[in-house]
Amino acid sequence: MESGTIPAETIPGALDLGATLESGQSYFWNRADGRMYDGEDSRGESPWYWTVHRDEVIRVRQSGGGVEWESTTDAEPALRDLLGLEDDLDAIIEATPSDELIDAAYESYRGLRIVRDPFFPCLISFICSAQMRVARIFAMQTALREAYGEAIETDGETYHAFPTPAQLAAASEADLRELKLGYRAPYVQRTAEMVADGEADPADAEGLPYEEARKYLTQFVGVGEKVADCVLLFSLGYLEAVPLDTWIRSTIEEHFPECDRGSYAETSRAIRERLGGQYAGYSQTYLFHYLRNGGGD
DNA sequence: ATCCAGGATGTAT
DNA sequence: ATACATCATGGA
Repeated sequence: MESGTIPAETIPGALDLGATLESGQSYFWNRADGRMYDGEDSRGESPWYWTVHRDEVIRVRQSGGGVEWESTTDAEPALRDLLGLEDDLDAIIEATPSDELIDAAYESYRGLRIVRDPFFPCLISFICSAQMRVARIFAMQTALREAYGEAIETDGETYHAFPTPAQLAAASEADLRELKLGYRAPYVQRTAEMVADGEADPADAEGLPYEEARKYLTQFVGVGEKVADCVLLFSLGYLEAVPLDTWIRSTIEEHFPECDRGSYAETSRAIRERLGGQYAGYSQTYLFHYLRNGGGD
């Protein structure tokens, strides 16, 4: 077992691991204590989070402005990518147009970073996200891991990796409905099959211009424009992607009504420009987290 | 009970 | 292209 710390001085800008991992952008990490995020509890011990990445358990927790980690091999390079630690947060905020609401969101949760989750878990989790609350999306991913993912023993504890495309493709729709996925069950099964069979490959999307990449991802079953934007933003590094979910739509209606252009594509372009263009997804994610926790009321 | 949650799909217009 | 009903589940 190796361990180490990624010091704050090597991270451009602040880091808030709790906000990053429990803001509803990632379902790839799990709190070891099983509790849910409470934006208030900055007191006491920082909670540990774990995931299974490339067949290895990685555990992390906040340490000052940095990250303390444990794994079987050096996890720092992977964590720098997965947790968005290379993003120059100060520069991103500096490049964002000033606005009362946006500024309040950035100030409230400074240190929240956009994750780069592995593609397949991210894709499946956001297919599951349709008409679901954050807590239940986490529950669905846990159910999928424990039912179909490889079990890994580390330090006398059992961790389950997220299932591979082939493992999920082998499940039946009925199996997945038993895990309470509801009408998303066939979407998950068919998309897992598409990925397992190589019908569509995320590697083909990665080089594409943003809107073409979004179009590419909608070929997966259960993936519309909104879910595609989530995958582009939270997995593939398209920081300009602005997922138009119910929260941001109501914000557009109340706060940026001139950006409502009717269609998803046109409204997306308008709000993307209003939020600063290339890093618009950062603002969207801060706003989502801020509003969902009662900010702006 | 009714409404809603990080929406997508199939069908009719 | 856009409008609408339908799709499960659980918490408020």
